[in-house]
Amino acid sequence: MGNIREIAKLAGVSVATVSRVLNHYPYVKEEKRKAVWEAIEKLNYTRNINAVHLSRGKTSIIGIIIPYVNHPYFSTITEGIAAEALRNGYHLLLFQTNYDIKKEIDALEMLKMKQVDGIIICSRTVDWERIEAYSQYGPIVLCEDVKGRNLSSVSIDHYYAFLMGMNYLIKKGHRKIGYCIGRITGTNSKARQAAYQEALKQINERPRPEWIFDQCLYIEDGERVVASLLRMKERPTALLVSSDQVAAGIITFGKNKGLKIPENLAVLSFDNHPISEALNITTIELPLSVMGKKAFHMI
Amino acid sequence: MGNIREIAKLAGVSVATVSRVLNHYPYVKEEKRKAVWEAIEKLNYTRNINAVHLSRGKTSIIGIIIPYVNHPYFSTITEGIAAEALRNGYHLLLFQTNYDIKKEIDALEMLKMKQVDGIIICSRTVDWERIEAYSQYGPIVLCEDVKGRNLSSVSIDHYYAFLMGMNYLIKKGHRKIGYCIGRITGTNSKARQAAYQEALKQINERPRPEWIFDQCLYIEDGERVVASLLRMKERPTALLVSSDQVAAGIITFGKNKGLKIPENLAVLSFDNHPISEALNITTIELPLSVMGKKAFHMI
DNA sequence: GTGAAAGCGCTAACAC
DNA sequence: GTGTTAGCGCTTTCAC
Repeated sequence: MGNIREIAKLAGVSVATVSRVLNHYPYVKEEKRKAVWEAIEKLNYTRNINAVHLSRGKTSIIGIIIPYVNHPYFSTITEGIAAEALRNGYHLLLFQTNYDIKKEIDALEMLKMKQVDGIIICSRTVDWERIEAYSQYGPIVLCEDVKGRNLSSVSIDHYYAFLMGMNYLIKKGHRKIGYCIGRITGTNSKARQAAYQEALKQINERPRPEWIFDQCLYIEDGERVVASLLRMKERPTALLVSSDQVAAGIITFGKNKGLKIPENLAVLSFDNHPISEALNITTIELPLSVMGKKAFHMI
Repeated sequence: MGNIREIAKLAGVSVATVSRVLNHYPYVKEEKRKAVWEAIEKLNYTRNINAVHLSRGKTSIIGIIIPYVNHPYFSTITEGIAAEALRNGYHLLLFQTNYDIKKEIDALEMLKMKQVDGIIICSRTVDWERIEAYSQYGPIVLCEDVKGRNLSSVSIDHYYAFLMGMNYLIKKGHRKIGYCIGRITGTNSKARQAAYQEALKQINERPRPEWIFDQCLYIEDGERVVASLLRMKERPTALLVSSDQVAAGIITFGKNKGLKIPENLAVLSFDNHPISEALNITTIELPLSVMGKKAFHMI
């Protein structure tokens, strides 16, 4: 392997010239350039990228903070970021946090340590103040509405999407409506809650806390929701579900338990992942992959 | 921020001592250690990790080569790797390749450049020889059977799993059996094909190339399969499907088109992802997350 | 226990 | 166009 100095010696030039060749600097005499490439071939040389990073003070790596790689919502965003990053010569360092605040901070530390040039936060537990504190070390982009905070973000208008969903159900004649989300905290969830309340207010219904289900992420969570519903004396006639996966679970387990869908329970969900198509779930599409793309470009 | 020298000056010690404190080297006098930590706090200092990487000659990052982040099969493996990596103080650099051989080689180059300490290849297009050539630069682990090659690997016995599936269907009385896989090439697929042929041989049936569907990755591919089936004069009575997603698609689109399942077409699939539970698909579980974990430890 | 100093391998300002 | 050289910020002998 060797280093740049050996290449220089073998090619009969200076290390600076080797560096120039390596970085496609235009003004190098053709014969020297050739000599350098030959030496590189001969010694099977490759730059030590850590030295490059140190010297340049940047890495062309961006970090991505994500709670679960394995959930379609997040893997779709990741997909978008990954594709775009690669097209632009960037690499992706993956921080899977499980919403563990310590892991989130670890990731943020990587920005300070210059391990990454920037960070995209797909979803988080850590508070905004903390993030703002880290943004002095490099660009940070959130995938949520930051409400005029001094932070970059790209976001889907979950308030609007949820309101749309509510209105759709209301127009279908529903008045007793509940919903399912991943976490009760989180900006996106608060937007959804606000939309829920707003829509109910307009039809003079009061929100029903017992019809709000959180921790709904995967298909299996649908089972829990169905079980809860069956135990209630008064049930919602419709459910707005923030993930296709969960909707699929509710529909399937519901049917198993004798719930007629949509007669007993209408289900409207989000994301438009393939699973909804398979199950003929009515769903509202969210442009997640595009969001990932945009997030990358903001950085 | 500053650097180690400033810390040394402020704490009244040498840079070596600062380094010792930073690396939790035991033999440093308590008072100096304290002075160093105070200086660190005061200057809000963090190590420049690139300098550490360069100096140490390693990065504690491992690369993961994966065709699509967004497919459950791969995101489950990634999940396993990510969880285990984090627990061991490693980070993950994600290379999403779309099976583009150039991107795979780029990723392998990162090993040579010392960007990563090792690489896990979840699925690949590039040939074994190439990979062997790169393994001089660091550990590489494949997630497939490497057939006695001089390469590390952790793999699921897809031959066995497929054979099990075939026998299950045969026991149910099926003789006209087809299958669906992601790619026709690839070691895992070849193992499946071998199992398919073997099982048919035992019941004196010949393989039917027209009943083999490749490029089956997502739910929507199920639609294509169903369409093909409907065009055939002679159809299989059962299908072994290498992904729950695709099975879900086949079942749903099949039902839409009036196919009775399982009466007209039995479907058996793999992976045991939640979607199969939702759709009551019979499925054979594959320990993907565990495989990811093991892959990490081999490195 | 601690410090001086020699790297790690590259980039880039500067001089020619 | 090209070479010299001073960093980049840290780790790690080696000597005391």
